[in-house]
Amino acid sequence: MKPKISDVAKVAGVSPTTVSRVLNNRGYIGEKTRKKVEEAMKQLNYFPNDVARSLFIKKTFLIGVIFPTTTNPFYGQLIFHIENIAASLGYKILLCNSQGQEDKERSYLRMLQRNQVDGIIAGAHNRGVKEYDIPTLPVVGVDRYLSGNIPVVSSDNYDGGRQATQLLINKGCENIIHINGPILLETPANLRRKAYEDVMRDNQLTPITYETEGNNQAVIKQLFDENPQVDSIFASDDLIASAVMREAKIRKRNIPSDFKVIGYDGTETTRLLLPELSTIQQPIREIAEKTIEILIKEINEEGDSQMETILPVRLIEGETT
Amino acid sequence: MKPKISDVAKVAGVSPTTVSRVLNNRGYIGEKTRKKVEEAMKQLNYFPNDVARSLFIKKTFLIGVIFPTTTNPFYGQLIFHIENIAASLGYKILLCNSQGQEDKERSYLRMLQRNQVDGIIAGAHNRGVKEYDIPTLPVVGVDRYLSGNIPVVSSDNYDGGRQATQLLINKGCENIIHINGPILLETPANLRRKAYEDVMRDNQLTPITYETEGNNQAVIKQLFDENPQVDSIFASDDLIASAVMREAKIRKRNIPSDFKVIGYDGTETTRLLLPELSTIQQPIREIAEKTIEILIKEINEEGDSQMETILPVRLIEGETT
DNA sequence: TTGTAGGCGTTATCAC
DNA sequence: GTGATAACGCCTACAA
Repeated sequence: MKPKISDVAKVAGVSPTTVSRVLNNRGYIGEKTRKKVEEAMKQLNYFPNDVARSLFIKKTFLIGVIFPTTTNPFYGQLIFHIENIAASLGYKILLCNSQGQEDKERSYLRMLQRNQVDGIIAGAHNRGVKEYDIPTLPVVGVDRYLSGNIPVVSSDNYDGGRQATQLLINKGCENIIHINGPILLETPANLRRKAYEDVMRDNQLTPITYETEGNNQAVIKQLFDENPQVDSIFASDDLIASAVMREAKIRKRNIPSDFKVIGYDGTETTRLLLPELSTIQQPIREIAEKTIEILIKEINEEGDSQMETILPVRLIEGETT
Repeated sequence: MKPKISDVAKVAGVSPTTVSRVLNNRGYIGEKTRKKVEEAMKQLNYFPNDVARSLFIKKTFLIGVIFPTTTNPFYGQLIFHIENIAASLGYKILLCNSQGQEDKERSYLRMLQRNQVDGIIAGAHNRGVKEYDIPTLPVVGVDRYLSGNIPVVSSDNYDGGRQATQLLINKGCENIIHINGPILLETPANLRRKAYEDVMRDNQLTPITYETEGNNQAVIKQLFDENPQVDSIFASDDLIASAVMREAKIRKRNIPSDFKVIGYDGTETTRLLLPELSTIQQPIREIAEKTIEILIKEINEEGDSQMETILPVRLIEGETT
């Protein structure tokens, strides 16, 4: 069986208390005793039991992280940074892939509470999960409004939408169509669309928005069929932009001379696989940093964190505009 | 404060034991009592404390998962499936991004032991981490040999390498170069290279292999400079293949007529962003399933799981060959 | 059918 | 400096 503190104590010829003291560097310990204890620990290959410790100190150093799926490069990269930064601060990540399903999200939420996580970072796409209002548990949202009193961190979606649309207009486009995922009023990402519509109207152009669940090639085909005059597309993420490019090629539209595309996210993976794509790059690392900073402040009850944090985006001009 | 079993008991007017019985559906409980208890739980918004429970039953239903980074689409997708399947079996995932650094991997290993995980799934790229030999802790490796008595799950890397090389030969290529990440003898992925070399020799062709750390455009440039006669490349992953394609375009090599490329992995993301790329697709979902199946067998001490599991790969012919 | 007592491994408190 | 004791929240004998 796994050795426990009392086993170490026995071997070292001291009391459990003393072993605990050595472990946590607390109180006064004689140098010889410390040596003895440390040797006993090594000899038994002792590891402290954090479950027992957590039970006592009522803190787990666990953070629950709920996103749709690590398969998506944006979330994959975001979660990487979250885990990485959390680890450097002594926190560990309990990973939850909600797949955008409300019921899963709810059951993850229960699971996380049962596991006594110190806090939760949530960036799933569901609306209406009221369970986030957990009085005793700090929660921070990423790119998503969860509830009135939960802080949200996001990048500047409005400015991103504005820059993307403006770029296409500057390049002479007039029939710009926006295509995005399901429109959720609760998400700041919806601001991309609002910015697009505002900029279009400001330029006496008619905004047209298509919605697609995930990567729906059919919607894109339909878009082209219904709008033969379309000369450019602002896609709400790079995956959709890629699908648009594919369809454009099928229709023998020459990019960028004849047809332009700009995406959104600018993840590492997209930059590697599709470097020619123009895109609005989100500051993923900074989002992760800020999110954790706020969460840990809440955990430590250093309150007063701002309710909404907006980080700047960056336009990357590739060869598709 | 969070309510505990005794709080529920007080409200329901019963003893803590009875509440525990209702919670776990164990032993005989009167219907009225059960109702009372359930109502008390609802009223107090009670959640069982899994930390305390884990301490008692000596089981956490936690699985530690160590991979280089969720940013990489292959690992992102693999981890998604692992988490997903684990969740359906009542297990939770503690996520660790080792970034291919031995020291991080070692410290994650310590962390996981302290947290009393029931098992570990590891697929990082390090060699020489002897700490995996933990007598009391089940470990399963993915695409990687960890130690003599740790089961490994991987796809058929030899066959994948064979198919890729053979395809290029069938298409008339003669100057095929293989390019991959750092060559680690311990990893089954190295078999891709061996297969490439075997097939080349079987066809009286000279194998040439280049190594690159991550996505090193410089190595690829060098490869082209040193081998102007190269007519095709078998890349050990799709990211590298993409970089090769980029360089080929810069050098005005026409794909596929003048120059061919085949990659490896065939993740969802790659298929979306670079659908034209020919590749060897790994059965990621199946790898996850098999890995968890074996791990849970080990956890339940139903021993006798096979030490090496090899899953079939699938050739996807795109437009780059 | 329900209740009491003890322990899971750790740490804080208070003696010595 | 070091040790005994109680408690964290839960679960399983055993008793009633």
